Amino acid sequence: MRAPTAEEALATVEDGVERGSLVTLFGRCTVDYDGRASSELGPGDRHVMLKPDGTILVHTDEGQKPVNWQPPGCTHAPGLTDDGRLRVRSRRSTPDEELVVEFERVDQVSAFDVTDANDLSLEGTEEDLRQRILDDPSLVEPGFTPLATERETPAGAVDIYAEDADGRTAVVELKRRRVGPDAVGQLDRYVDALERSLHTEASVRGVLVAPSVTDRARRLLNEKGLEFVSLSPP
Amino acid sequence: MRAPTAEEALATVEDGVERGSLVTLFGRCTVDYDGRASSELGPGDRHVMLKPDGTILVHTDEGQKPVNWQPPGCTHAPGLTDDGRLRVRSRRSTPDEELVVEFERVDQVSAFDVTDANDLSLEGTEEDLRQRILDDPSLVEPGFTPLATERETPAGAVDIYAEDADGRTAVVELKRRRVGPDAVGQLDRYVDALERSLHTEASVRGVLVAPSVTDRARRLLNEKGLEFVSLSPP
DNA sequence: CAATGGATATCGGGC
DNA sequence: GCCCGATGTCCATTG
Repeated sequence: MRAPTAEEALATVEDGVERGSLVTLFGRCTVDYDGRASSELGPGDRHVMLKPDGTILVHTDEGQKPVNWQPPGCTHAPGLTDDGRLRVRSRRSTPDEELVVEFERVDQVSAFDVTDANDLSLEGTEEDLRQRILDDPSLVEPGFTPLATERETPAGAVDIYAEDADGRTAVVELKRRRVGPDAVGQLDRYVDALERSLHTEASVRGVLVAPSVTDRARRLLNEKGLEFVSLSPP
Repeated sequence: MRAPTAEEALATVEDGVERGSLVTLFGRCTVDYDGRASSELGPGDRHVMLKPDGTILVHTDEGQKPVNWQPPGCTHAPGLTDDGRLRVRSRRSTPDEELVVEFERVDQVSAFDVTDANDLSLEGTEEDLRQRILDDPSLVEPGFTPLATERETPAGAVDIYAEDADGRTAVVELKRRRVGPDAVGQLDRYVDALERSLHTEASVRGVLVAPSVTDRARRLLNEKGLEFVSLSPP
Protein backbone atom coordinates (compact mmCIF):
# COMPACT_ATOMS: atom_id res chain seq x y z
CA MET A 1 0.00 0.00 0.00
CA ARG A 2 1.36 3.37 -1.04
CA ALA A 3 2.30 5.72 1.76
CA PRO A 4 0.07 8.81 1.88
CA THR A 5 1.34 12.30 1.25
CA ALA A 6 1.19 14.72 4.16
CA GLU A 7 -1.88 16.33 2.59
CA GLU A 8 -3.63 13.00 2.13
CA ALA A 9 -2.79 11.96 5.67
CA LEU A 10 -4.03 15.28 6.99
CA ALA A 11 -7.33 14.89 5.16
CA THR A 12 -7.83 11.43 6.65
CA VAL A 13 -6.97 12.60 10.15
CA GLU A 14 -9.14 15.70 9.94
CA ASP A 15 -12.08 13.72 8.63
CA GLY A 16 -11.60 10.95 11.20
CA VAL A 17 -11.36 13.35 14.13
CA GLU A 18 -14.38 15.25 12.85
CA ARG A 19 -16.45 12.08 12.50
CA GLY A 20 -15.50 10.68 15.90
CA SER A 21 -13.43 7.83 14.49
CA LEU A 22 -10.45 6.18 16.08
CA VAL A 23 -7.50 7.39 14.01
CA THR A 24 -4.12 5.65 13.80
CA LEU A 25 -0.88 6.78 12.23
CA PHE A 26 2.42 5.07 11.72
CA GLY A 27 5.57 6.81 10.61
CA ARG A 28 8.76 8.61 11.52
CA CYS A 29 8.02 11.46 13.90
CA THR A 30 9.20 13.67 16.73
CA VAL A 31 7.16 14.26 19.88
CA ASP A 32 7.15 17.23 22.23
CA TYR A 33 5.22 17.49 25.46
CA ASP A 34 4.73 20.38 27.80
CA GLY A 35 2.48 20.41 30.83
CA ARG A 36 2.77 18.92 34.33
CA ALA A 37 6.28 18.03 33.19
CA SER A 38 7.89 18.44 29.77
CA SER A 39 9.67 16.10 27.38
CA GLU A 40 11.28 15.84 24.00
CA LEU A 41 11.61 12.83 21.76
CA GLY A 42 13.75 12.88 18.65
CA PRO A 43 12.89 11.23 15.34
CA GLY A 44 11.87 7.57 15.27
CA ASP A 45 9.24 5.18 13.93
CA ARG A 46 6.17 5.20 16.14
CA HIS A 47 2.50 4.34 16.26
CA VAL A 48 0.11 7.15 17.10
CA MET A 49 -3.52 6.69 18.12
CA LEU A 50 -6.11 9.45 18.37
CA LYS A 51 -9.30 8.53 20.19
CA PRO A 52 -12.60 10.34 19.82
CA ASP A 53 -12.63 11.05 23.58
CA GLY A 54 -9.52 13.22 23.18
CA THR A 55 -6.92 10.64 24.15
CA ILE A 56 -3.68 10.51 22.19
CA LEU A 57 -1.14 7.70 22.55
CA VAL A 58 2.33 7.44 21.04
CA HIS A 59 3.77 3.92 21.13
CA THR A 60 7.25 2.67 20.30
CA ASP A 61 8.15 -0.98 19.73
CA GLU A 62 8.75 -1.48 23.45
CA GLY A 63 6.84 -1.24 26.69
CA GLN A 64 3.26 -1.33 27.72
CA LYS A 65 3.09 2.36 28.44
CA PRO A 66 3.01 4.85 25.61
CA VAL A 67 6.25 6.84 25.32
CA ASN A 68 4.08 9.97 25.21
CA TRP A 69 0.37 10.58 25.61
CA GLN A 70 -2.47 12.81 26.59
CA PRO A 71 -5.41 11.61 28.66
CA PRO A 72 -9.07 11.90 27.58
CA GLY A 73 -10.40 15.44 27.24
CA CYS A 74 -7.90 16.83 24.77
CA THR A 75 -8.77 18.58 21.56
CA HIS A 76 -6.89 17.14 18.61
CA ALA A 77 -5.72 19.78 16.14
CA PRO A 78 -4.20 18.23 13.00
CA GLY A 79 -2.46 20.48 10.52
CA LEU A 80 0.58 21.05 8.32
CA THR A 81 3.85 22.64 9.34
CA ASP A 82 5.34 25.52 7.40
CA ASP A 83 7.44 23.04 5.46
CA GLY A 84 4.46 20.85 4.68
CA ARG A 85 4.72 18.08 7.26
CA LEU A 86 1.81 16.50 9.07
CA ARG A 87 1.55 17.77 12.63
CA VAL A 88 -0.95 16.86 15.33
CA ARG A 89 -1.35 19.04 18.40
CA SER A 90 -3.43 17.73 21.29
CA ARG A 91 -4.25 20.26 23.94
CA ARG A 92 -6.19 20.42 27.17
CA SER A 93 -6.65 22.68 30.18
CA THR A 94 -6.65 21.95 33.95
CA PRO A 95 -3.86 21.34 33.77
CA ASP A 96 -2.74 23.26 30.71
CA GLU A 97 -0.94 20.70 28.59
CA GLU A 98 0.00 20.13 25.00
CA LEU A 99 1.43 17.26 23.01
CA VAL A 100 2.81 17.86 19.52
CA VAL A 101 3.60 15.06 17.08
CA GLU A 102 5.35 16.02 13.88
CA PHE A 103 5.85 13.53 11.07
CA GLU A 104 8.88 13.39 8.81
CA ARG A 105 7.22 10.50 7.04
CA VAL A 106 3.80 8.89 7.25
CA ASP A 107 3.67 5.21 6.32
CA GLN A 108 0.04 4.59 7.10
CA VAL A 109 -3.01 6.46 8.31
CA SER A 110 -6.33 4.81 9.16
CA ALA A 111 -9.68 5.82 10.61
CA PHE A 112 -11.95 3.27 12.24
CA ASP A 113 -15.56 3.56 13.27
CA VAL A 114 -15.85 1.95 16.68
CA THR A 115 -18.96 0.31 18.05
CA ASP A 116 -18.32 -1.15 21.46
CA ALA A 117 -21.29 -1.54 23.77
CA ASN A 118 -19.66 -4.18 25.92
CA ASP A 119 -18.41 -3.66 29.44
CA LEU A 120 -15.50 -5.50 30.94
CA SER A 121 -16.33 -8.00 33.66
CA LEU A 122 -13.41 -8.30 36.01
CA GLU A 123 -12.89 -10.67 38.92
CA GLY A 124 -10.24 -10.88 41.58
CA THR A 125 -10.40 -7.27 42.79
CA GLU A 126 -10.29 -5.86 46.29
CA GLU A 127 -14.05 -5.50 46.10
CA ASP A 128 -14.31 -9.26 45.54
CA LEU A 129 -12.12 -9.87 48.57
CA ARG A 130 -14.37 -7.64 50.66
CA GLN A 131 -17.46 -9.51 49.53
CA ARG A 132 -15.78 -12.79 50.39
CA ILE A 133 -15.26 -11.57 53.97
CA LEU A 134 -18.75 -10.13 54.30
CA ASP A 135 -20.17 -13.46 53.13
CA ASP A 136 -18.12 -15.35 55.71
CA PRO A 137 -16.61 -13.08 58.38
CA SER A 138 -15.11 -16.07 60.21
CA LEU A 139 -12.46 -16.08 57.47
CA VAL A 140 -10.91 -13.22 59.43
CA GLU A 141 -11.44 -14.92 62.78
CA PRO A 142 -14.19 -16.64 64.78
CA GLY A 143 -16.76 -14.19 66.09
CA PHE A 144 -15.71 -11.43 63.72
CA THR A 145 -18.66 -9.14 62.96
CA PRO A 146 -18.52 -6.47 60.24
CA LEU A 147 -20.54 -3.38 61.15
CA ALA A 148 -19.88 -1.16 58.15
CA THR A 149 -17.82 -0.80 55.00
CA GLU A 150 -16.15 2.42 53.91
CA ARG A 151 -16.80 3.92 57.33
CA GLU A 152 -15.45 7.44 57.49
CA THR A 153 -12.71 8.46 59.91
CA PRO A 154 -10.72 11.70 60.10
CA ALA A 155 -7.97 9.85 58.22
CA GLY A 156 -10.22 8.53 55.48
CA ALA A 157 -12.66 5.67 54.95
CA VAL A 158 -11.77 2.26 56.37
CA ASP A 159 -12.49 -0.81 54.25
CA ILE A 160 -14.30 -2.76 56.98
CA TYR A 161 -15.30 -1.48 60.39
CA ALA A 162 -16.08 -4.36 62.73
CA GLU A 163 -16.35 -5.84 66.20
CA ASP A 164 -14.49 -8.92 67.36
CA ALA A 165 -15.78 -11.76 69.56
CA ASP A 166 -14.87 -9.77 72.68
CA GLY A 167 -16.72 -6.68 71.52
CA ARG A 168 -13.56 -4.78 70.65
CA THR A 169 -13.60 -2.43 67.70
CA ALA A 170 -11.52 -3.60 64.74
CA VAL A 171 -10.47 -1.94 61.51
CA VAL A 172 -9.71 -4.04 58.44
CA GLU A 173 -7.59 -2.83 55.54
CA LEU A 174 -7.93 -4.99 52.43
CA LYS A 175 -5.39 -5.55 49.69
CA ARG A 176 -5.88 -7.87 46.74
CA ARG A 177 -2.21 -8.70 46.52
CA ARG A 178 0.98 -8.95 48.55
CA VAL A 179 1.58 -5.73 50.46
CA GLY A 180 4.53 -3.60 51.46
CA PRO A 181 5.03 -0.84 54.05
CA ASP A 182 2.52 1.53 52.44
CA ALA A 183 -0.47 -0.55 53.38
CA VAL A 184 0.73 -0.82 56.99
CA GLY A 185 1.05 2.95 57.19
CA GLN A 186 -2.43 3.30 55.80
CA LEU A 187 -3.92 0.89 58.34
CA ASP A 188 -2.01 2.62 61.13
CA ARG A 189 -3.46 6.00 60.16
CA TYR A 190 -6.98 4.61 60.32
CA VAL A 191 -6.45 2.94 63.71
CA ASP A 192 -4.90 6.10 65.08
CA ALA A 193 -7.68 8.31 63.78
CA LEU A 194 -10.37 6.01 65.10
CA GLU A 195 -8.85 5.80 68.57
CA ARG A 196 -8.78 9.58 68.72
CA SER A 197 -12.25 10.14 67.33
CA LEU A 198 -13.90 7.47 69.48
CA HIS A 199 -12.01 8.75 72.55
CA THR A 200 -12.63 5.41 74.17
CA GLU A 201 -10.51 3.63 76.74
CA ALA A 202 -10.10 0.40 74.82
CA SER A 203 -7.69 0.42 71.90
CA VAL A 204 -8.81 -0.32 68.37
CA ARG A 205 -7.51 -3.43 66.63
CA GLY A 206 -6.01 -2.99 63.18
CA VAL A 207 -6.10 -5.99 60.85
CA LEU A 208 -4.44 -6.14 57.47
CA VAL A 209 -6.04 -8.70 55.17
CA ALA A 210 -4.02 -9.63 52.09
CA PRO A 211 -2.53 -12.70 50.42
CA SER A 212 0.86 -12.03 52.05
CA VAL A 213 3.19 -9.30 53.36
CA THR A 214 6.82 -8.40 52.75
CA ASP A 215 9.39 -8.72 55.56
CA ARG A 216 9.56 -5.00 56.14
CA ALA A 217 5.80 -4.69 56.24
CA ARG A 218 5.68 -7.54 58.74
CA ARG A 219 8.19 -5.76 60.95
CA LEU A 220 6.19 -2.54 60.76
CA LEU A 221 3.01 -4.42 61.69
CA ASN A 222 4.74 -5.79 64.79
CA GLU A 223 6.13 -2.39 65.77
CA LYS A 224 2.72 -0.80 65.48
CA GLY A 225 0.88 -3.63 67.20
CA LEU A 226 -1.16 -4.40 64.10
CA GLU A 227 -2.27 -7.81 62.89
CA PHE A 228 -2.23 -9.73 59.63
CA VAL A 229 -4.61 -12.29 58.18
CA SER A 230 -3.72 -14.09 54.99
CA LEU A 231 -6.59 -14.15 52.54
CA SER A 232 -6.86 -13.80 48.77
CA PRO A 233 -9.63 -12.63 46.46
CA PRO A 234 -11.85 -15.51 45.35
CA MET B 1 -9.25 -1.40 1.28
CA ARG B 2 -10.69 -4.89 1.35
CA ALA B 3 -10.86 -6.55 4.74
CA PRO B 4 -8.59 -9.58 5.00
CA THR B 5 -9.87 -13.09 5.45
CA ALA B 6 -8.98 -14.81 8.69
CA GLU B 7 -6.33 -16.80 6.87
CA GLU B 8 -4.79 -13.71 5.29
CA ALA B 9 -4.83 -11.89 8.63
CA LEU B 10 -3.23 -14.89 10.32
CA ALA B 11 -0.46 -14.98 7.73
CA THR B 12 0.30 -11.29 8.27
CA VAL B 13 0.27 -11.63 12.07
CA GLU B 14 2.43 -14.76 12.03
CA ASP B 15 4.94 -13.20 9.68
CA GLY B 16 5.00 -9.93 11.61
CA VAL B 17 5.49 -11.60 14.98
CA GLU B 18 8.19 -13.82 13.50
CA ARG B 19 10.03 -10.86 11.99
CA GLY B 20 9.84 -8.72 15.11
CA SER B 21 7.43 -6.19 13.65
CA LEU B 22 4.85 -4.15 15.47
CA VAL B 23 1.53 -5.72 14.45
CA THR B 24 -1.84 -3.99 14.66
CA LEU B 25 -5.31 -5.36 14.14
CA PHE B 26 -8.69 -3.71 14.05
CA GLY B 27 -11.97 -5.58 14.09
CA ARG B 28 -14.81 -7.04 16.09
CA CYS B 29 -13.46 -9.31 18.79
CA THR B 30 -13.89 -10.81 22.23
CA VAL B 31 -11.19 -10.75 24.89
CA ASP B 32 -10.54 -13.11 27.77
CA TYR B 33 -7.92 -12.66 30.45
CA ASP B 34 -6.81 -14.96 33.21
CA GLY B 35 -3.92 -14.35 35.55
CA ARG B 36 -3.44 -12.04 38.56
CA ALA B 37 -7.14 -11.37 38.10
CA SER B 38 -9.47 -12.52 35.35
CA SER B 39 -11.84 -10.78 32.98
CA GLU B 40 -14.18 -11.25 30.08
CA LEU B 41 -15.10 -8.82 27.37
CA GLY B 42 -17.91 -9.51 24.91
CA PRO B 43 -17.87 -8.65 21.22
CA GLY B 44 -17.00 -5.12 20.12
CA ASP B 45 -14.82 -3.16 17.72
CA ARG B 46 -11.32 -2.75 19.12
CA HIS B 47 -7.74 -1.97 18.20
CA VAL B 48 -5.15 -4.60 19.07
CA MET B 49 -1.40 -4.02 19.12
CA LEU B 50 1.24 -6.74 19.37
CA LYS B 51 4.73 -5.52 20.16
CA PRO B 52 7.92 -7.45 19.43
CA ASP B 53 8.82 -7.30 23.15
CA GLY B 54 5.78 -9.40 23.98
CA THR B 55 3.40 -6.61 24.93
CA ILE B 56 -0.21 -6.83 23.79
CA LEU B 57 -2.69 -3.97 24.10
CA VAL B 58 -6.41 -3.94 23.39
CA HIS B 59 -7.88 -0.47 23.02
CA THR B 60 -11.48 0.67 22.74
CA ASP B 61 -12.58 4.12 21.60
CA GLU B 62 -12.30 5.46 25.15
CA GLY B 63 -9.67 5.93 27.81
CA GLN B 64 -5.94 6.15 27.95
CA LYS B 65 -5.57 2.69 29.44
CA PRO B 66 -6.11 -0.38 27.30
CA VAL B 67 -9.27 -2.29 28.21
CA ASN B 68 -7.11 -5.44 28.30
CA TRP B 69 -3.39 -5.98 28.02
CA GLN B 70 -0.33 -8.03 28.80
CA PRO B 71 3.01 -6.50 29.77
CA PRO B 72 6.31 -7.15 27.94
CA GLY B 73 7.59 -10.70 28.11
CA CYS B 74 4.64 -12.54 26.65
CA THR B 75 4.80 -14.97 23.78
CA HIS B 76 2.26 -14.16 21.08
CA ALA B 77 0.63 -17.25 19.60
CA PRO B 78 -1.60 -16.41 16.63
CA GLY B 79 -3.81 -19.13 15.16
CA LEU B 80 -7.25 -20.08 13.90
CA THR B 81 -10.15 -21.31 16.00
CA ASP B 82 -11.98 -24.53 15.11
CA ASP B 83 -14.53 -22.48 13.21
CA GLY B 84 -11.88 -20.59 11.30
CA ARG B 85 -11.61 -17.33 13.21
CA LEU B 86 -8.42 -15.47 13.92
CA ARG B 87 -7.31 -15.90 17.51
CA VAL B 88 -4.27 -14.48 19.28
CA ARG B 89 -3.13 -15.93 22.58
CA SER B 90 -0.47 -14.07 24.55
CA ARG B 91 1.01 -15.97 27.42
CA ARG B 92 3.65 -15.47 30.08
CA SER B 93 4.84 -17.04 33.30
CA THR B 94 5.68 -15.54 36.73
CA PRO B 95 2.92 -14.87 37.07
CA ASP B 96 1.16 -17.37 34.85
CA GLU B 97 -1.14 -15.29 32.70
CA GLU B 98 -2.90 -15.49 29.39
CA LEU B 99 -4.81 -13.08 27.21
CA VAL B 100 -6.93 -14.41 24.35
CA VAL B 101 -8.35 -12.23 21.59
CA GLU B 102 -10.75 -13.83 19.16
CA PHE B 103 -11.96 -12.01 16.08
CA GLU B 104 -15.43 -12.29 14.60
CA ARG B 105 -14.30 -9.92 11.90
CA VAL B 106 -10.97 -8.39 10.96
CA ASP B 107 -11.16 -5.00 9.24
CA GLN B 108 -7.45 -4.33 9.01
CA VAL B 109 -4.18 -5.95 9.87
CA SER B 110 -0.78 -4.25 9.56
CA ALA B 111 2.83 -5.02 10.38
CA PHE B 112 5.36 -2.20 10.84
CA ASP B 113 9.11 -2.35 11.04
CA VAL B 114 10.15 -0.05 13.84
CA THR B 115 13.44 1.78 14.04
CA ASP B 116 13.58 3.99 17.10
CA ALA B 117 16.98 4.80 18.52
CA ASN B 118 15.83 7.89 20.35
CA ASP B 119 15.41 8.15 24.10
CA LEU B 120 12.87 10.36 25.78
CA SER B 121 14.26 13.37 27.63
CA LEU B 122 11.95 14.26 30.47
CA GLU B 123 12.08 17.26 32.79
CA GLY B 124 10.14 18.09 35.90
CA THR B 125 10.67 14.84 37.79
CA GLU B 126 11.42 14.24 41.46
CA GLU B 127 15.06 13.76 40.46
CA ASP B 128 15.05 17.30 39.04
CA LEU B 129 13.63 18.61 42.29
CA ARG B 130 16.35 16.84 44.23
CA GLN B 131 19.04 18.35 42.02
CA ARG B 132 17.52 21.77 42.51
CA ILE B 133 17.89 21.39 46.28
CA LEU B 134 21.40 19.97 46.11
CA ASP B 135 22.40 22.92 43.93
CA ASP B 136 20.96 25.38 46.44
CA PRO B 137 20.19 23.80 49.84
CA SER B 138 19.06 27.17 51.25
CA LEU B 139 15.85 26.63 49.27
CA VAL B 140 14.88 24.31 52.11
CA GLU B 141 16.10 26.72 54.80
CA PRO B 142 19.20 28.76 55.66
CA GLY B 143 22.07 26.58 56.85
CA PHE B 144 20.57 23.39 55.47
CA THR B 145 23.35 20.93 54.56
CA PRO B 146 22.64 17.73 52.60
CA LEU B 147 24.91 14.87 53.67
CA ALA B 148 23.64 12.05 51.48
CA THR B 149 20.92 11.04 49.05
CA GLU B 150 19.16 7.71 49.11
CA ARG B 151 20.59 7.01 52.55
CA GLU B 152 19.42 3.64 53.79
CA THR B 153 17.34 3.24 56.93
CA PRO B 154 15.52 0.17 58.28
CA ALA B 155 12.37 1.61 56.71
CA GLY B 156 13.93 2.22 53.31
CA ALA B 157 16.09 4.85 51.62
CA VAL B 158 15.43 8.54 52.42
CA ASP B 159 15.56 11.04 49.57
CA ILE B 160 17.89 13.49 51.31
CA TYR B 161 19.69 12.98 54.61
CA ALA B 162 20.92 16.28 56.00
CA GLU B 163 21.94 18.49 58.89
CA ASP B 164 20.31 21.80 59.75
CA ALA B 165 21.99 25.03 60.90
CA ASP B 166 21.88 23.81 64.52
CA GLY B 167 23.49 20.50 63.67
CA ARG B 168 20.27 18.52 63.99
CA THR B 169 19.70 15.57 61.69
CA ALA B 170 16.96 16.08 59.12
CA VAL B 171 15.24 13.79 56.67
CA VAL B 172 13.72 15.16 53.47
CA GLU B 173 11.03 13.41 51.49
CA LEU B 174 10.58 14.83 47.98
CA LYS B 175 7.44 14.84 45.86
CA ARG B 176 7.19 16.42 42.46
CA ARG B 177 3.52 17.29 42.94
CA ARG B 178 0.90 18.08 45.54
CA VAL B 179 0.85 15.36 48.16
CA GLY B 180 -1.72 13.56 50.25
CA PRO B 181 -1.59 11.50 53.45
CA ASP B 182 0.48 8.69 51.99
CA ALA B 183 3.59 10.86 51.59
CA VAL B 184 3.29 11.96 55.22
CA GLY B 185 3.14 8.33 56.31
CA GLN B 186 6.21 7.61 54.24
CA LEU B 187 8.18 10.47 55.80
CA ASP B 188 7.01 9.46 59.26
CA ARG B 189 8.29 5.91 58.74
CA TYR B 190 11.72 7.22 57.77
CA VAL B 191 11.95 9.61 60.75
CA ASP B 192 10.82 6.86 63.09
CA ALA B 193 13.31 4.36 61.70
CA LEU B 194 16.18 6.84 61.87
CA GLU B 195 15.46 7.83 65.45
CA ARG B 196 15.53 4.17 66.41
CA SER B 197 18.60 3.23 64.44
CA LEU B 198 20.63 6.27 65.51
CA HIS B 199 19.55 5.73 69.15
CA THR B 200 20.42 9.35 69.80
CA GLU B 201 18.87 11.70 72.32
CA ALA B 202 18.00 14.45 69.88
CA SER B 203 14.98 13.85 67.68
CA VAL B 204 15.23 13.76 63.90
CA ARG B 205 13.49 16.45 61.87
CA GLY B 206 11.24 15.29 59.05
CA VAL B 207 10.71 17.69 56.17
CA LEU B 208 8.31 17.12 53.32
CA VAL B 209 9.27 19.09 50.21
CA ALA B 210 6.57 19.36 47.56
CA PRO B 211 4.64 22.03 45.65
CA SER B 212 1.75 21.81 48.13
CA VAL B 213 -0.14 19.51 50.50
CA THR B 214 -3.78 18.58 50.97
CA ASP B 215 -5.64 19.58 54.16
CA ARG B 216 -5.58 16.09 55.55
CA ALA B 217 -1.90 15.72 54.83
CA ARG B 218 -1.27 19.06 56.56
CA ARG B 219 -3.16 17.85 59.62
CA LEU B 220 -1.16 14.64 59.68
CA LEU B 221 2.09 16.58 59.42
CA ASN B 222 1.09 18.64 62.45
CA GLU B 223 0.06 15.58 64.45
CA LYS B 224 3.35 13.88 63.73
CA GLY B 225 5.47 16.96 64.33
CA LEU B 226 6.71 16.99 60.76
CA GLU B 227 7.42 20.00 58.57
CA PHE B 228 6.58 21.16 55.09
CA VAL B 229 8.50 23.28 52.61
CA SER B 230 6.82 24.37 49.39
CA LEU B 231 9.05 23.81 46.38
CA SER B 232 8.44 22.63 42.82
CA PRO B 233 10.64 20.90 40.26
CA PRO B 234 12.48 23.41 38.04
C1' DC C 1 -13.46 21.32 40.73
C1' DA C 2 -10.14 18.80 44.49
C1' DA C 3 -9.19 14.67 47.25
C1' DT C 4 -8.60 9.99 48.20
C1' DG C 5 -7.07 5.36 47.33
C1' DG C 6 -7.30 1.18 44.03
C1' DA C 7 -4.94 -0.95 39.97
C1' DT C 8 -4.33 -7.28 36.11
C1' DA C 9 -1.26 -0.64 37.78
C1' DT C 10 3.78 -0.22 34.95
C1' DC C 11 8.56 0.85 35.39
C1' DG C 12 13.26 1.11 36.96
C1' DG C 13 16.86 0.37 40.44
C1' DG C 14 18.88 -2.32 44.04
C1' DC C 15 19.91 -6.52 46.15
C1' DG D 1 13.64 -13.10 41.09
C1' DC D 2 11.55 -9.95 45.06
C1' DC D 3 11.25 -5.51 47.07
C1' DC D 4 10.46 -0.74 47.02
C1' DG D 5 9.06 3.72 45.55
C1' DA D 6 8.11 7.10 41.47
C1' DT D 7 4.80 7.99 37.88
C1' DG D 8 3.39 13.62 33.21
C1' DT D 9 0.78 7.53 36.79
C1' DC D 10 -4.76 6.68 35.26
C1' DC D 11 -9.24 6.02 37.14
C1' DA D 12 -13.69 5.84 39.69
C1' DT D 13 -15.90 7.68 43.51
C1' DT D 14 -17.21 11.14 46.56
C1' DG D 15 -17.83 15.79 48.42
